[in-house]
Amino acid sequence: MTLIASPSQTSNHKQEKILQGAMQVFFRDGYAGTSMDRVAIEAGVSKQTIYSYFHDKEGLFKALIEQITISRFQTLFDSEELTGDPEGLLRQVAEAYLLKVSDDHQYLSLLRVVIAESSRFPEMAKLYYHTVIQRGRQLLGKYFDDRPELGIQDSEATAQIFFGTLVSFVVSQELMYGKEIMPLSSQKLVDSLVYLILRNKSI
Amino acid sequence: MTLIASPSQTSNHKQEKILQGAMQVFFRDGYAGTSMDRVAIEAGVSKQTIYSYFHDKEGLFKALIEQITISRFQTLFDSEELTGDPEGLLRQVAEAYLLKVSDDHQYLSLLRVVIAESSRFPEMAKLYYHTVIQRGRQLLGKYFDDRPELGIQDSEATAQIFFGTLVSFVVSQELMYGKEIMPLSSQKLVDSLVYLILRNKSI
DNA sequence: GTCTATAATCAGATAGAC
DNA sequence: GTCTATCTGATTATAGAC
Repeated sequence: MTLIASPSQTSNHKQEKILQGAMQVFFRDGYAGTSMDRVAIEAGVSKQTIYSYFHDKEGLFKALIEQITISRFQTLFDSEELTGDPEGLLRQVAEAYLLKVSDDHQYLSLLRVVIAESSRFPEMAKLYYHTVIQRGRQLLGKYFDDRPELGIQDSEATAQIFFGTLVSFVVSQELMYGKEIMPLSSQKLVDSLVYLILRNKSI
Repeated sequence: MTLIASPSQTSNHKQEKILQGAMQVFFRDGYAGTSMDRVAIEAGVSKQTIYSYFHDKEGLFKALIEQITISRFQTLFDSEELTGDPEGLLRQVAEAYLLKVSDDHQYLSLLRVVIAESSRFPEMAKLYYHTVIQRGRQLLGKYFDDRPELGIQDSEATAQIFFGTLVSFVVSQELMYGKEIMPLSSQKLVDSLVYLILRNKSI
């Protein structure tokens, strides 16, 4: 039932304009707060054109979120396996995530909207969970499994702690304005996180 | 400008009915998805009565979120100081949080709505951050500071990791239906979390 | 104070011209 | 295919009766 926008096929110009405009409005105003009139204006097309490409508001929203979730994250973790020395790898992943994400309004908005609409659109939250959270956790878990010398008690749980720490930090600092109230150094967070996970071996 | 509902004063019956009804609807449908008609029906009063107590929809919403945030969390951490042996304390806090919260629809909805509306209502997100996140972190940070023998590198960062792990676990398992897709044992999470933080000393 | 009834506006979705 | 114009119902907020 989800009108997914023909993944990596002939890219329709009008359809892309619509999705681009829809993203602006949905990410700013949320699902219920978005009017199709505004999407039409933002996309630079008429409202009827939107309805000819997407069945209704729900269809447009689902197609948008699906497309962004999949296109942004399927390649992020997919085929590549994590390699390298533990300290360097964990630092690099954590720092790259925090650096990229803190100024990435699209990522932050997607995360906010998926959580916001998780009750009305459960499939959307499940897709995000499957595509992003579960995949990241499994990948890092596998890395831990391959290195028993690290003394990791439970690889999946530890991977969940690792990514959960990063995501919750971004949510509290960026989405909830902790940065303005009482900034917490992301460098200190990464230091402590890597320290906790690796202090058996590398320190 | 926030119409806070007279904290611990003469409790107005109609006002409480309105807030109770408003909570049902706002927590289910979000801010924009909520109609004042539905609030009136759910609260069992007329719409005009709502407008006589609260200036408008925004005022009602802000008053509601403020009241719940403050009344639920001000005493949770406030005066009491954390005490006891490290392993027992960390286990107890983590298990109590996960056990209580996983079935606590009011808590889950508040968290979801505060994140969802963080852009439209920044003051609300800041209040939540200040009242819940920052306070919890400081309290646990102080506990760590008082026990240098634990070998904690950075007490505040480690406290952030501790609570961030718990909150992100609940968000991913409950709000994003990870529980249905691939459940992750909360016991294993707590074991690994406590193990990571304390393996210098207690193991 | 509280209700019923209503005003004014805006929403999602469609019809029909070109 | 795409646009303009429009229909129908819902929404916020208010007026006025009791």
